[in-house]
Amino acid sequence: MDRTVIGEAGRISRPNLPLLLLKARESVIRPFRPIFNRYDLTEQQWRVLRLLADQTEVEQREVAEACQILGPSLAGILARLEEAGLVRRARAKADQRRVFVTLSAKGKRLIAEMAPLVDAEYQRLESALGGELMASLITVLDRLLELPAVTENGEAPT
Amino acid sequence: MDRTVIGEAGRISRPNLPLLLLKARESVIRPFRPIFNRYDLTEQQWRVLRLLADQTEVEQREVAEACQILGPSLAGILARLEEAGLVRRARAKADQRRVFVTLSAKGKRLIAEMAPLVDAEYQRLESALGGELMASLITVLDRLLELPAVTENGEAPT
DNA sequence: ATCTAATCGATAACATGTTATAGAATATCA
DNA sequence: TGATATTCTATAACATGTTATCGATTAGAT
Repeated sequence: MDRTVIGEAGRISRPNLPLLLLKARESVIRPFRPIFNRYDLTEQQWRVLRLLADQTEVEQREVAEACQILGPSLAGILARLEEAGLVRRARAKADQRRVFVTLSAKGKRLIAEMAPLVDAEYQRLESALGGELMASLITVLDRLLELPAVTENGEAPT
Repeated sequence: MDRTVIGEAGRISRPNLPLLLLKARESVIRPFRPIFNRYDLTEQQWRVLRLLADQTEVEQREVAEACQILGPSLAGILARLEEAGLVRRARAKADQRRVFVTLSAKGKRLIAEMAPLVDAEYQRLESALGGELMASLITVLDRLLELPAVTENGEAPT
């Protein structure tokens, strides 16, 4: 089954799944950006704060995993969030390598203020997509992520 | 219809479409990264080169649009690709604002060398997903991108 | 022809992504 | 126990993402 397709200008254009996913994500996230900007947060900072609002006492590595942010990026993000007084970091007593991250009172207030706006925008997104398309998206993406061949880290160890 | 779900540790976790798309894209692109690294290219640089291989004589703004790269990023990317001798830039005679971007001979050779590896990896991806899931993904993502409410730029003019 | 608005690319400033590496702490095992 | 490997965070170096702004150029309207 050849999915190759002739594009607008007669060029060959194979379906480009990574690019398609990039465009889809950009479309979905775009309307949220003004909200983040209004509160001087980046998209990534919001992702971290939102996680902490739901979980309380998360290890830094869990934050990285859950928010899909690499270690070196997260180090800076948390430093800035702490500098802004929104977050606190503390080394675990049991294992001095690990760091626990917590939302500060100020952070909680900020989340409480922003959450309704973000949730409302999400509602708008859901009604724009319709329940059926939304469900299809989630189902298909979950199926993709469940594939062992896709989940594997890829590079064989030396 | 409430899609709220209780996660592993009993926490509330709404479906987070942007995060889901991010994870999906990361999973899909991960196995390609070693190829890019082997040839000292970034993912974005490859995206640009591949576009130029198919099109010849593309305006810079079209590159930005097609590759989903913002102007300021693209300025640097093209400068580095030109510095590496892979690409050429030339102002359009008719409209001195516009810049045409072209693949150099060296760039064409590089693409010719890399394309088989990248294509093979894409084949592996397709067989890992299976034709059905691949088709569903493309269909659903295309439907998302066709929605006017999602395509609109969002912010109303002042 | 002129004035104004829109377009295109570049730059600045800062945040984040990516890879490699270092440092400290802990786990593993001989 | 002691040597070794592994884990977790931080830093460095560079590329890219994001927003704001500038400069040059062209398009549109008068």
